[in-house]
Amino acid sequence: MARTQGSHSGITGPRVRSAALKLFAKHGFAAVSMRQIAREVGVQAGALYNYTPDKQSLLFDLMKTHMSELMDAKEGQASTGGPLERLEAFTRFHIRFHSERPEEVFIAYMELRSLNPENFEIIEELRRHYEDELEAILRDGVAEGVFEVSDTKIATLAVIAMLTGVNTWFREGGRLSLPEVEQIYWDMVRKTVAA
Amino acid sequence: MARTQGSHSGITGPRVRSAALKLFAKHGFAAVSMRQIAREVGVQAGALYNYTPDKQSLLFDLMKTHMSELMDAKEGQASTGGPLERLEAFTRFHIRFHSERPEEVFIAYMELRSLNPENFEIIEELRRHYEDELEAILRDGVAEGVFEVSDTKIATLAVIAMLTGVNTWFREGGRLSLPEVEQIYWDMVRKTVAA
DNA sequence: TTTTCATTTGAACGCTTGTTCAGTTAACGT
DNA sequence: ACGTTAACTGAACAAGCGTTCAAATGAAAA
Repeated sequence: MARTQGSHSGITGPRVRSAALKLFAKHGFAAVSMRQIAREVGVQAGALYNYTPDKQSLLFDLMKTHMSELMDAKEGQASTGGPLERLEAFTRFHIRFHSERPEEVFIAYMELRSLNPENFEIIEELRRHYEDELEAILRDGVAEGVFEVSDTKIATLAVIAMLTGVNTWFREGGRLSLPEVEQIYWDMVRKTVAA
Repeated sequence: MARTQGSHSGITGPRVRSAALKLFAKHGFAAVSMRQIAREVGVQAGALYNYTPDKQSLLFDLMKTHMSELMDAKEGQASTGGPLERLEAFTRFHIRFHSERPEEVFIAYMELRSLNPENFEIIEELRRHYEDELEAILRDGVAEGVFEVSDTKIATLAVIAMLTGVNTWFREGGRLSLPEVEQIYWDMVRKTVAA
């Protein structure tokens, strides 16, 4: 049997990425074989190579897409107002965006070491840009006297670690709704950097 | 060639665990082969099985030992004073203990999914106990009115995520000394839960 | 010196890995 | 109706996997 109905490249391609996303997130990149991905898609392993040059590119593609979407979404929301308003916007955006993509986030944080050096550098720079946006907010706030942090770089990393930690426990339909979580974390972040 | 000098079981055993620790932390459990570990130790793969029944047990042993040391060290330090003093002690202890064992910590957080279900449950319960200690401090503080957090469970996870994040960037001999880092994070934690 | 035995080797087991590719199929343009 | 070709199969490749075990080794006990 070969192609069974219609043109599949527009269908199989996304399904390959979706299967890889799911399996990488669940078991880890190294623990997932191309044959497992193929089985999930309902295809033979060889067919995957119509959609990716190799396994490494499949991982990199997922991470690159995720980071690009993150940056695009971040730019898409206006950064108006003073440091306090911008920090609140950043906090709520981060929680919302990440909670909508638990698998992508998990992979982006866990599988950095599975990237080859060139790919790692590309992803890492995107992440650095994202962190820089938060640090700029904190620096402005410190300059204006509305924030008080002894080290903006560290405060940036601390806040992001705190926010990203939401993904380790938050589940849609759980005890708390997303708006409630946003509010709780915004309260904590505000106090963390408060003057 | 077989045994080259003296009795080795007391030497090779620790070296096996040490090599596994280093390699699992660097490349991930699934990406490391028993032959790689053996090469690092300077021995043939078969010899590893004098020191571990299988690869899974090697991972579990590392994680179990780490968590046990964490709990022992935690119990070893007195928890006297009010909630504020106890929270400071917890914060400084967490940062210090974890920064001294970057590889163990990395594995304990990244390789949970590589554990089989029974082993996972054991490690997860140890972690829950550790988190419970922090939550008890927060609850006491809230009861006494010295802390103000809307949800102690979430505040617990947020603080631990923030503190554990130190390990992603802290390096001995870097820009900041460990006492400086402790102080900066204690300032932030204190404000996060402040009334 | 001889015996004992903890320790390690080195080969083998069956299985899985990522990747390639000639050959097959079926939808599409003509 | 026919030729083209995108899409896929299925087999093959060399390499590596975790694990087992008879045999070899050499330090320690007798």
